[in-house]
Amino acid sequence: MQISSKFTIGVHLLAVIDYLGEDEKVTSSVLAGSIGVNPVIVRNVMGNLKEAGLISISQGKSGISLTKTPDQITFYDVYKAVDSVNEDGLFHFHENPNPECPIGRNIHKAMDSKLERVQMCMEEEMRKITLADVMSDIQNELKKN
Amino acid sequence: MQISSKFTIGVHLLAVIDYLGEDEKVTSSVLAGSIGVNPVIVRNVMGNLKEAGLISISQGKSGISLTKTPDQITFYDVYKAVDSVNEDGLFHFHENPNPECPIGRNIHKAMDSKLERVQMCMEEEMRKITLADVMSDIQNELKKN
DNA sequence: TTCACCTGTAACGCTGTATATTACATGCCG
DNA sequence: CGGCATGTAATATACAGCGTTACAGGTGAA
Repeated sequence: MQISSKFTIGVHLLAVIDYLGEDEKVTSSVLAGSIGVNPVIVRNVMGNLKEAGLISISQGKSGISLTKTPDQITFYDVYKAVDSVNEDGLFHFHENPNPECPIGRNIHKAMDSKLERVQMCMEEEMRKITLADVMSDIQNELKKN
Repeated sequence: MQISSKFTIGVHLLAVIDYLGEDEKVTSSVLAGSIGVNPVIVRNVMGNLKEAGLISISQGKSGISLTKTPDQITFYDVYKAVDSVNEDGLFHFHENPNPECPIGRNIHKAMDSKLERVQMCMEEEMRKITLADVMSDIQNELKKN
């Protein structure tokens, strides 16, 4: 099991916009070229990010731009925007525990809050990481060469 | 995206063993009956848990039993035993970022450690939850009725 | 020792999801 | 108004999850 690459595509996309958003016109084709996926995939992710209010899309000279500063955009924002996890939660519960068994009747109730806790812990950590952190690491790498 | 139900099946399975392991002979069919899945699925998960040293399997009167006390078995143990996540990590990274783009060339390096941190945070939380916690919640529910 | 039963595992099918791709309608900007 | 970019539907492919059947192998009990 893995979280869909739409998430990392989303972050990559935002990073490119931040990097050359002011200088060059950014389009789905440009982004697709940097990310290495089909432009349609990019347009879908773009749509998700627009809905979430992270970017604004115009067809004019400005192209696509961020609506917030990089330090205001967290991994969690992107993760939620692209629907990384099912609304049923991170964990897929087996669906037919036997109600006639004392365990089967109660296992769901006994585990649900615990699984939720695990998921929330993950999501909290994602709230702490921003696009600015990523940009800063990239800039450091670029300086090296 | 969701973590395979093998995980919750594994926990359910351990709970049943703990609950009636001493009184009744526990077999894959009995477990499958309580969990509500095919016995072959149960035998596969049983195999994973045996490899991980969480249960011992005998075909005699004793059937299947825990090798540790419930408070020594954590969600993380089960999660690892059933291979809940890919060895490549929780997040699926897009595989062909363009090396000729400054962002594409460095995005992987810039994100990897951050994604790892998120995954570790989740796993740490799972280490804190034990089978004993689940059993205790189930016992409380049973007392209510 | 034998036999019944259980585990271990391979093989196959079905379904759902992720990603790629083509195609085209729509809409905005110059 | 015309060109280009976005939005979106339809389809194809690959793969993972889960179910199911079948059977080989082993262990324990009589």
